[in-house]
Amino acid sequence: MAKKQRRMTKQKRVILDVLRSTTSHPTADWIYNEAKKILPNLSLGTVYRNLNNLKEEGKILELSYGSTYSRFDGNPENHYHCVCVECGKVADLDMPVVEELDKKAQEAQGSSIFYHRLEFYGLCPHCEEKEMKN
Amino acid sequence: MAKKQRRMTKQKRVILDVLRSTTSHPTADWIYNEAKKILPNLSLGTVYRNLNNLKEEGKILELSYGSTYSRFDGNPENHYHCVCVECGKVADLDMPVVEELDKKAQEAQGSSIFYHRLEFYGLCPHCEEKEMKN
DNA sequence: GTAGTTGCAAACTTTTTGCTACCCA
DNA sequence: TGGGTAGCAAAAAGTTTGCAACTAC
Repeated sequence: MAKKQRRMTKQKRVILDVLRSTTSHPTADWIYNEAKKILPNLSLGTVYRNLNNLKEEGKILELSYGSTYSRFDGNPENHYHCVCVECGKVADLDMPVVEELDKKAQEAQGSSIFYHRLEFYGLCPHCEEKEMKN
Repeated sequence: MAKKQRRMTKQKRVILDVLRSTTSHPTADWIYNEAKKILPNLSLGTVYRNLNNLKEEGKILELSYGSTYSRFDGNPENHYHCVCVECGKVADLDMPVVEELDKKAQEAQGSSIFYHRLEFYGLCPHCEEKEMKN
């Protein structure tokens, strides 16, 4: 499937500029309000559309778990997960929690770190098998 | 502030059982539908309330980024974040991406891992300072 | 007995989408 | 000029909440 063509509009330009001009990891709504100062007619739908485009183009990151709803885990122990980029399935990983990561992060940040959450993205065995056949 | 007292109702019991009987990291809606097979009068609001209770009691995990909305980052390079558990602020961490983690995860899972996302939870310098004074 | 919990429905929040006019390449 | 994009508003999807009846302790 051919990649959809993308245009650089002034809205998109402003949204990207706003996002790059801050280190605060803003929400879509915050970006909307900032960008509106420059383009008063901007609409929120346009912000969302452009954020999605920019994300697909690899120009920005979205910091979310990937879906709009929460998933729950009956195991309250900290453990790692792998999300399949093909089918979206979430699997537990049988691998020990790397405690040293907290220590390293604490040095990097200079204040207390209590724990971390780590998610891997890849293919689940089932989807990998399917890929092999193509 | 005293901890609110919690009761074990049959709804809560069933919700927890359903969640513990699967490894599929279900959504609230899936849990609702499963639990409804046992308690036909169950309502979705009750499921959400109990999931939140169970989470606060530390009996289950919620796999989400912590808020109901997405945050965006103008830096598309993979890098780590620290979320302040006091004020919710998200900061970039100046620490190299640990590539070996992908390798370890790949061994644990037995199929391809492409990348990972790592978030630390702790106190930002500002909130840590405030804590010191108490 | 009483304070926490339920079921129900309405409200809320964030995000997506349908449509027409518009404008970038 | 043609097809992706903007603005607007309505809809969707997930989650929360107010309330009266109920129930666990």
